[in-house]
Amino acid sequence: MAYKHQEIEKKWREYWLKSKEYRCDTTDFSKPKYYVLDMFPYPSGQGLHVGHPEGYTASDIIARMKRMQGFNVLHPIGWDAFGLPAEQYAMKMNEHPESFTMKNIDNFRRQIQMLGFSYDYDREICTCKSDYYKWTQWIFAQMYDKNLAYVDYKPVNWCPELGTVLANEEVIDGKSERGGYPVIRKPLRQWMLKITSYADRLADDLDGLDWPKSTIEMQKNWIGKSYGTEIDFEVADSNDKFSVFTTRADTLFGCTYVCLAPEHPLVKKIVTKDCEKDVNDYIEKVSHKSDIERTGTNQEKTGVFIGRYAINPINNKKVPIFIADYVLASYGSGAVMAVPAHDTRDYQFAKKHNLPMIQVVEGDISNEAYIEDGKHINSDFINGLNIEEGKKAITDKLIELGKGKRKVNYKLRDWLFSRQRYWGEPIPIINFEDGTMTRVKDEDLPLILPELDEYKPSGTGESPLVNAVDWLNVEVDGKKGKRETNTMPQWAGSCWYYIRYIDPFNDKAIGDKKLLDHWLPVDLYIGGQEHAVLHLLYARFWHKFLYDIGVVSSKEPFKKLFHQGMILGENGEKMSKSRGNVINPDEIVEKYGADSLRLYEMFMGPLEASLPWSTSGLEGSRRFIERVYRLFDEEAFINKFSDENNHNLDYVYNFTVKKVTEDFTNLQFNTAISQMMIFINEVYKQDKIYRPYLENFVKMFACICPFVGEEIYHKLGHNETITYAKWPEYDESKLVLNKVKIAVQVNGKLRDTIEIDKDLDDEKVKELAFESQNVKKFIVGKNIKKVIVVKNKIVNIVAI
RNA sequence: GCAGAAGUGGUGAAACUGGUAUACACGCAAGACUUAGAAUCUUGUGCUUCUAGCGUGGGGGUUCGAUUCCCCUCUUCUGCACCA
Repeated sequence: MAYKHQEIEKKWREYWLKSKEYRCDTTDFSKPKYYVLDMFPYPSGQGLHVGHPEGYTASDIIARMKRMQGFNVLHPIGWDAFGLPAEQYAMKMNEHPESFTMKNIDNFRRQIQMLGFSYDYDREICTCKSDYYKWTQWIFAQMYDKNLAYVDYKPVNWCPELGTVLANEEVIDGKSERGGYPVIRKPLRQWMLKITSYADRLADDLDGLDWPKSTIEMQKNWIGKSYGTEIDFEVADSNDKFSVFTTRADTLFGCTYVCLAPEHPLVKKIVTKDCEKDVNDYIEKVSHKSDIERTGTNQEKTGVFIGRYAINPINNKKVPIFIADYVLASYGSGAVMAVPAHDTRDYQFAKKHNLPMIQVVEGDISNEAYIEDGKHINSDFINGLNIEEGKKAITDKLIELGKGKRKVNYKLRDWLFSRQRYWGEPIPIINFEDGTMTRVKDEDLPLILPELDEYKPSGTGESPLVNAVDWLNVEVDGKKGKRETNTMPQWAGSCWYYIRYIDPFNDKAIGDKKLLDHWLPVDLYIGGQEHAVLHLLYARFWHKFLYDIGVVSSKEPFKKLFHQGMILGENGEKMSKSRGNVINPDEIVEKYGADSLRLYEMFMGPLEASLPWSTSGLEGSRRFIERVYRLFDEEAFINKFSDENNHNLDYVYNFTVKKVTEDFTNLQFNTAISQMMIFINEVYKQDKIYRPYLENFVKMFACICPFVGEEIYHKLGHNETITYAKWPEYDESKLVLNKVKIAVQVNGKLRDTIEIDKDLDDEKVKELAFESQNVKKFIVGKNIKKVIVVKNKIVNIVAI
């Protein structure tokens, strides 16, 4: 009977769900734990695309292997269900975002179950359900209590199209991360989370993580920790002073002007009458510039003199004060000391405004600023020192003078946490009429998101929740107030969902402390790189906060992280509807089977690589499944099965077990699969096949292709499922061969291969090598200068 | 510009700490089976001017020996981007 994937997959899918095969008892501490997690999906209207199963299959293989290796495996799934797209779609279709989201979730669940992932479906969580977001709100309330959540009125990233503000992390090149709509600066009342309080821990703790280098690098860049010096400058003929931040204190003798951000509070105070108009015009002009105009690379360096001078504390020289928009108000102290000779931006500005330049490090400054290391000149007591020595000497001197100190600065800003949208967790805050506020009490959580007739954002910067009048007006202890109408951003729910899986029905706490301590951190986390700074940074921040308040005992949430690559269209371009190269997993499963899809996606290439889809490649994978299946399905093969080992397969079997175990562990599925293919190719050549070898092969194979694996396992006479079968072990002694083939080279070029006894004496190997006819041909008439023998590998004859 | 990753057959890709480059698969070709096709099986398949030479983006270096290590350079992807 041929391989009928639809029949087989239907049968086992239903069986596994009914028997709750993959349920995990998190209270069972008798076995070692393994927590393998996928980034939970946002249940969009389109359903799964073929990219989803790539990461999910990888984690599923690991979960299945770990179960067979005797671990108690927690492998959960859930839904990141709040968010803009559902709200936008619902608005368009005049549907409630919740009903739309629930429909999508049902579809996602169907597809995920179709693909045979071994999730514990009893632990499913959904961020938009009140029993979940109760705790999201609780965490926020805890942050509020600890002064880590506060209201701010600064200009924020406002996206008119989306009708909401966005976090810095959500703005890319002046456009919204979702949708790509323009973003402008607009002052609005906003909730902020003080992620900057955690900046140094977020930066430093990255070093202990088993994460992709690039992601660690991206987070480090985003946090942007830099060590430098804060230097005080006095404004000449006044009592005013300001400080600048620099990482190049060594160049202080080369400072020829200073520059304040146009928004710097001192500017309006100290500007002279003569310059006032120019300065005000400039500030006005800058305020109309969009972020992209202002921060775009290689913008012309504009700015104006404000008529005043500052005193360089190291030599008491007077230098002019400018304002320029290349100085950012939001970084450091919003002021810089300008050293045109050794800073690219200052160089451009100085050239444009004909400002003097003082070279203080040896090097060529004729065409551009010299920023490399070198000996200092024109710098009094640090002449002759290099950059590092100079920095130290100058900073020490400034400290001695009381004019400066060492300072660490971060690029990271506080997290803008409120959104003026409906479909999110309500922020559990009550604003009283007297201007004070309080947070909703623990016993009143969850604060339920009210039903509305109209979900549209008002466009004024207010959330649609202002329309929920009954919900909005409250009285607490006789004080009248209104509820906060802003909601939390999409990222809130995903900041801690991995914790909730451990104890999802606990209504007393986020989770039982004993269970959380046992199961955290997540051992392996697989998901796309698009979350390298957003979700993964936010989640680390919340985790550290939960650590501080004693909820969790691990400092980091995700021990090992892996990013699966993207699956591109058959033409090598990104899959998209407009390009018409989208592959629909439903169709693939229908036609080729879930096992074929899983196997193919794992065999395509390295998990982290972005690779083009190939339908003939998929067909090849299906062919391999058929080839395996046939062994257990056709009489001719089954008759070859033997319970007596003729040892023909000893080497290839043991090598396969070793390689597959190692490669699975390292998430190198493509090479594991090729080794399985080699094994099956060998099996096909045999007259007798040792049955236990096949049986163990099936266990490994079933991790990738669980449906057909289970089917075969039962054909082999087992009544229990393969899920908890014992993972095969290999016999190291069988991997040692008596004979080895070694290469014989002359002058580094391959001339022959000879078979020798393993570990044969070097002298004997040499003799054998010289006997080779082909070798003789190439050394005749030459002097043998040297013969190199690498045991069991190679002989190289150097002949001139 | 800065940071990270990567360039290997017609295609996706292998190659452990420097030791037979192209495993495994796709594709292609020939053959077997078949009335024929499909499927399956077998064999072959880096390139060339083919007893040999050349080949891992390009150029140099170290070495008996380099896809692997070092220097220079080009290209692609990804992220950040006036962060002082």
